[in-house]
Amino acid sequence: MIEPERQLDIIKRGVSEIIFEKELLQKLTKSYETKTPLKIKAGFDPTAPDIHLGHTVLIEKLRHFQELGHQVYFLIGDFTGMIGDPTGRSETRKPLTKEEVLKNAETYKEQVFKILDANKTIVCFNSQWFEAMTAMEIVRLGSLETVARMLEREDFKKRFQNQQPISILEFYYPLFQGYDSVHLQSDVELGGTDQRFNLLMGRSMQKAFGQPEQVVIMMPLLEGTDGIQKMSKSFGNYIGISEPPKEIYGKLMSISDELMIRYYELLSHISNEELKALKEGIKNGSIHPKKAKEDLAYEITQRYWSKGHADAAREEFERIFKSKGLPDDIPEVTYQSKDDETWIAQILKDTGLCQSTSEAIRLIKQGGLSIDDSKILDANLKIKKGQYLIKVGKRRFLRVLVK
RNA sequence: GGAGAGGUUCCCAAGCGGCCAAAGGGGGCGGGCUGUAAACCCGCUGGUUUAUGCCUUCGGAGGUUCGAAUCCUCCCCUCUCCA
Repeated sequence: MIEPERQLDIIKRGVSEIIFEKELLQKLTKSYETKTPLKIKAGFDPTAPDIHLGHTVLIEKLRHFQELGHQVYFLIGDFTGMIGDPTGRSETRKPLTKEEVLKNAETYKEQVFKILDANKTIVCFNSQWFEAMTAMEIVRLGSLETVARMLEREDFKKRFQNQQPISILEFYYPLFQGYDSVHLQSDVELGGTDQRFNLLMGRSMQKAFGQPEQVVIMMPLLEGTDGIQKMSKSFGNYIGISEPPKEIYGKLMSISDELMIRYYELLSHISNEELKALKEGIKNGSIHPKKAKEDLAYEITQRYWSKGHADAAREEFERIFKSKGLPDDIPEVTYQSKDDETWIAQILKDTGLCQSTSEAIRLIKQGGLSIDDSKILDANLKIKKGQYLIKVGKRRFLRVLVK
């Protein structure tokens, strides 16, 4: 184990806020002197089985702790997941069934262990202790906080002001999450900045139960590929770590230069010195932003797949977009036509390239369709039987055999 | 339980008897420009083999009317104030 101050330096990299740094240093020091690892808690919501780069910001930080010799508790909030955390946006979430939660949890683990060391991670489920609680114990949790305090939480406050519903059930969510810390006796809890309220609830719960309060470390929320909203499945601006290598690579290449720097800071394994040099280089023009972006896309792709996959992704990307070539695995379908000639819009709809024939018509009129490398502008076009290469927009390719 | 406000197309939000498939914005999609970048510009954004047609849509069910997102009745849901 390395000395506390140096540990702190590593831990501090990229974090948004620590409550409180002083306490953390004390805990690290004590841990160092007594050779007792700290208990690091991070809770995960099992509604989301697909981990995206936004989640990995936090998981990478857990990895840091793990590498420093501390004990990571990967808490799957299966019980709280069945309630449904209100965090998202305004809507009350649909509760999940136990089966769904467990299935999601499995998927979660598989993905997380691409980053964390499975042998050094304790995975736990909070249903384990909540289901053992009596009604009275649960009611008592409710006595530990007030409605006014709950309404301080940004999300609740907003919904309350906007005259949107808040169920009493939702008030219990932070209480439960806070109680998790009591049960685990965690020394540190990690979460996103949006989790501030829940994370702090862990402290007040521990205090109420006569325990030392956990240090709260908040990681920034990674912006999605649009560069504006946080990365999230519901906004469709995410890059999933289980996506095919070409997707990961391609999506990363489509982000803005500004966002690229942010991704470098939060996701790349390059050192702070290298990062600084990179920023300078882009500023003074000695490094082309596109080159930097390629390196980033390559690094991330390689991390979740392999060098070979990353090479292939880069090669194909160059081919399609620079040389206007074709991807090497264009899906093929056979289309069973009823007549000798088939209306093109019908084919686009039936093969799933467009949602409706109306959409297909619009698209053609706007010049978004090409067949066998030539642009089609006639929405009335009928095609005969045979094999065609259809390209819709810039990135949808399909080989169709019309029979 | 009482009084009031409100539920519109993916989201926000106008419309308050025909000119409404429904303004405007966001998002998305297509095109241009480029580094498939961002920003920016242009266009599209209910379905239907292409139609001054037909069908479905404005919380739900009925009703009034030649005609309803718009008026009436009942119901469901949300919020506010009072108890």
